[in-house]
Amino acid sequence: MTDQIPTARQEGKRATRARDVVEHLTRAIHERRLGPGMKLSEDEVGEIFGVSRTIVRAALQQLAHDSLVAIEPHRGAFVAQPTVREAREVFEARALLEPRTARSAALRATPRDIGLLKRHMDQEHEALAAGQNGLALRLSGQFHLEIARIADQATIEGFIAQLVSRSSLVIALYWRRPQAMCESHAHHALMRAMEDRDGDRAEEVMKGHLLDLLSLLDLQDPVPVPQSLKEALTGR
Amino acid sequence: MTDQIPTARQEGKRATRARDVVEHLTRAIHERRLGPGMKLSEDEVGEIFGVSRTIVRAALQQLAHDSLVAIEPHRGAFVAQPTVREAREVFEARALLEPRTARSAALRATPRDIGLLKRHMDQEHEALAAGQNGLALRLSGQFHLEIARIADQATIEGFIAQLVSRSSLVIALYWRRPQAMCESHAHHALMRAMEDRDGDRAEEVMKGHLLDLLSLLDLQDPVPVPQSLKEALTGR
DNA sequence: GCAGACCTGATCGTATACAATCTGCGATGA
DNA sequence: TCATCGCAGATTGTATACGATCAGGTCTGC
Repeated sequence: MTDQIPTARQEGKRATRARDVVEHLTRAIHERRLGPGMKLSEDEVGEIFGVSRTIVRAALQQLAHDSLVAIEPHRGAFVAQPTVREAREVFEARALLEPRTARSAALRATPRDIGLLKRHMDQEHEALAAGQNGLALRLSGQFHLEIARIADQATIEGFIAQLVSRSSLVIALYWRRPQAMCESHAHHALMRAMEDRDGDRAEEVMKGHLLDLLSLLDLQDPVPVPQSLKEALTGR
Repeated sequence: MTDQIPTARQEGKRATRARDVVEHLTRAIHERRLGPGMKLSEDEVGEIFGVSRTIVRAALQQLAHDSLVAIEPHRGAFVAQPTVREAREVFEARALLEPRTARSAALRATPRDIGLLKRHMDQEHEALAAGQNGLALRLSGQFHLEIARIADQATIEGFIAQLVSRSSLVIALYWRRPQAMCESHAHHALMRAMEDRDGDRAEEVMKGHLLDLLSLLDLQDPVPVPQSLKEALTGR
C-alpha cells in the first residue's frame, strides 16, 4: 500500500481493474522486464497494484489462457517458458495466419492506415536509436497487430495478438544475436507493398519475414534472467 | 443443493472445479441445449453445479475469452449471439487454418489415428440415425479437432477448438436446413484422403467442406430458442 | 391518460476470511 | 555424515460478506 502503480488509466471505460493488471503485466512481458520463469505471487502482485487477490487471480487466469503465464496448481503462477516445441508451433501458426492477413490488409489499407503505420515505424526507429530495446520489441509486435487490424479481421487479430505475445517469450529464451531488431527492413518493405496495394508482394514479404525470424532463433536454451518482480513492474 | 450435476469426472487430474463447469457448459452449448442469448446467472449456475460464485465467475470469464459467452458489465453473462460479421469471420479463420492443418494431418496420420477417426465417424452416424442431432453436431465438431490433434499442432488445435465452438453458435443462429448434418460425406472423403496419405487432396477437401458449410448459412437471423437453464443442463 | 422521477429487488464487482496443500528447514536415528 | 520424518510458515483454492450498479415497476404531477 506504500507505493503502487499509478492506477493505469483512471479515465478507463470499465470499472474492471483486472483488465488493467493484465495490460500492465502483458506490457512488462513484452518489454522483457518480466522474464520467463519469474514467479508471480498473488499477494505480491496484488500489493503492487493495490488490488485484492481476487482481481489478481482473474488477471493471471486470463494470461494463462493466452499461454503467457503457466499456473501450477498449489504452486503459483509463473511467466511461461515456452519449450522448443512450443516455440516452433508459435511461428508455424504465425506463418499460417499472417501472410494471408497481410495480403488482405494491403488490399484494404486506406491512406490513413498507411499514415498510422508510418508513424508507428518512426516510433520503432526512435526507440531503437535510443537503445530502448524492450520498447522497440513491443512496438515491433504491435506493428504486426496493426496489420491484422487493417485487414479488419477481429477474430484472426485476436489469434495473432496471442501469438505475438508468446513470440516475445520465445525471443527472450531463444534469441542469439545481441542486436535486437534487424528486422526493420522487413517492416519497411511490408509497408511499401501495402502502399502500392500489392497483395501478392505483401503476402510474400510477410512470409519471408517470419521465416527470417524463425531462422534467427537458436533452439537451445540460453540462461533465463530471473530478477525482482517489484523492480520489473514499478521501475519504468 | 437439492439436485446437482454428478460432479462430472471425479477421477479428474486436477482439483480445479472451474474446469468442470467450463466443460459442462461448453458441451451444453455444443449440443445446443444452451442456445444463443440464454442468460447464465452466476447464482443459478452455482446452485446447479454445487459450487460458489467464485468458481462460476472463473468459468464464465474463461468462456467469455473464447467468445462463447458475452459478459455485460453489471448485467450478467449470456450465451453469445454471434453477429453476421462474426459468423463470417469465424469461417474465414477456419478456412485459413484448417485446410493446411488437414494436409499436415494426412501426411502424419498413423494407422491408429485412422482407426480412431473411423470409430469417431461411426459414432457420428449412430447419433444421426438415432435422431440425436445435438450429439451429432458436437461429434462433428470433434472430428475437426481430431484432425488438428493428428497434425500435432497444439497451438493451432487450440484456435480451431475455439472456432469450432463458436461455429456451433453460428449454426444455431443462421442454419436454415432442418436436416442437421449432410456433411458426413465430406468427413468420409477427408478420411479417405488421409488414409491414402494424400495431403493435397485432404487440403482441397477440407477447403471445399468449409466453403460448403459457409454457403449453407443464411445470414439472416432466425428466431433464437430461449429455454430454461436448469432443464438444459440437468436434463441429459 | 401519460411522462418522468423515485424506489425496490436483484445481480454483479470486489474484498476478506477460512481451509487445503505444498515447500523448506530442522530434528532424529542409523 | 547422511537420509528420513515431521512440523511450521507460506501460498494457493474456495466460500462468503458487503457495497455498487442496474432493470423494472410504481407513484406522482401535469
